[in-house]
Amino acid sequence: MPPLSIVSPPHWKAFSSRRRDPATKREAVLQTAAELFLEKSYTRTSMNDVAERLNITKPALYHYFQNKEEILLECYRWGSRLIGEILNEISAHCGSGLEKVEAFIYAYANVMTVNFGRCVMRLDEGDLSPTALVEVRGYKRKIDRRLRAFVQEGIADGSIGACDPKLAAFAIAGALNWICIWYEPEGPLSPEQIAAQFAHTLTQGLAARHRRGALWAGVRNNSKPGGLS
Amino acid sequence: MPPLSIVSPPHWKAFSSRRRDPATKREAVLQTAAELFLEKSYTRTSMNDVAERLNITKPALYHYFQNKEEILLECYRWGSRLIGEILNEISAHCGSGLEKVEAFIYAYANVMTVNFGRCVMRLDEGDLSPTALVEVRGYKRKIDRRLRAFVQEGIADGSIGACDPKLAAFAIAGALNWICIWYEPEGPLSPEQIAAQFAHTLTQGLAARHRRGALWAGVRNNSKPGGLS
DNA sequence: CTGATATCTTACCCGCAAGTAAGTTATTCG
DNA sequence: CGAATAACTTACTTGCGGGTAAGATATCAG
Repeated sequence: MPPLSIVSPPHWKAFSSRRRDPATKREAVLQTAAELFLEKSYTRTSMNDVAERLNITKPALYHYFQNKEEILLECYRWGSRLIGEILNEISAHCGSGLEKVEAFIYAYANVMTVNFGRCVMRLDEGDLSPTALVEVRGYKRKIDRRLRAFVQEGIADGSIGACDPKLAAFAIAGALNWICIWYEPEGPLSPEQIAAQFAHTLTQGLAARHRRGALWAGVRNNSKPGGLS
Repeated sequence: MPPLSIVSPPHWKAFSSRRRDPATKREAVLQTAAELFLEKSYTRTSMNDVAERLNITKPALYHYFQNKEEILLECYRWGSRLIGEILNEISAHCGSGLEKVEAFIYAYANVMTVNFGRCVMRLDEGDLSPTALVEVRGYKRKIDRRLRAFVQEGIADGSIGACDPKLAAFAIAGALNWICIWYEPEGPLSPEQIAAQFAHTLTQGLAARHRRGALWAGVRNNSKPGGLS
């Protein structure tokens, strides 16, 4: 069940009538704002820009949000919730640490191609006020910690080779977060393609697997690569 | 021989005398600007901020640069040159495709911890004028293409497993570029630590592996971490 | 139908930062 | 030394964008 908003009608229609429906209008503002923030960045997006795309005037926006930053913060919250849900599902349904990491890569790569997901990692933290920054940093740290925990789990159960979990998590997160920089919805690469190869490359590495006999075979672990793809 | 600027005296001393020395003064401006751009972002850095840190006044800056954007563009140029040199060395001195990729990861991770290197990937392209954007995009595309060529080379010579070189390059570049987001010069992780594990994780993958022959035994020795830090 | 209220607009204020004009001070070279 | 000019400052203009005041208009409950 995808959240309703993703299937919802074009947001600018929300303001075609003056009917009293604050909830959907507020969300319409949020959606258009997120779009613009991703197109032009938060700073270069003026409140006028947002209003214009919704066919209303700037002051009208202040009926739904106290100020510009509240819109930004709400984008972060929405996106963080998305990512959090992904992590929950994986924690519940997956097996070995490596499988969890792989499932995470796959799911996360997909979120990075969706509005609010992209916001979390693409928008500039520096635009936040100190208190809001603390909140957002909290969300991000939580995500990082949970990913890191998957890696540690994998090291413990033998599915992942010895390494510094912190750095491993950074490498994975980096490759994934960068998606939201270069990804274009109309481009040649589908989210699924990206997700699939990333899941494979990051877990298995670039190096060709050689048919050479395994010195340590059976000694150390018996994990099966290729849990999902 | 590392570039002089990196070892040069604190840039604010350049303006302590009014002696006529445009070259070093111009570079001092560039260095401080780069620092500030990385600390606060380009947009949030005012010309006054730059001037203040150099103990001069804003209009003085306009003796060395036509406008704010020219400073930004120069940062991009400087950083791109650094990265280009790395790529040249690797092209010249390394063996298999995989070795080149690994050497690249190692060297590039180091550049991402250095002022001008960070600028190239951390600063926001959106702050550039259309013509400048074209130029910078050119630099970036060139870097991407050369990395991609290494990967293709590796696939051809059998050192890298079958995959889409474009996506592989994106994954590597993402992990590396993200460094300049989270890296803190005073933090617990040294550039070398980061570089070393990234080179290993990205080429060999996370998954625990049965030990093979010494494919990568000598690689770290002939990649050259010198000349950067 | 009618007042009460939510919704939205027009017109404005204010502060900030890029950039400039014009004058002042130091350096350098003949 | 003493012009010529580079280097720098003070004081200003300009435009833009966030936010608000106050009024106009539509919606809804009774």
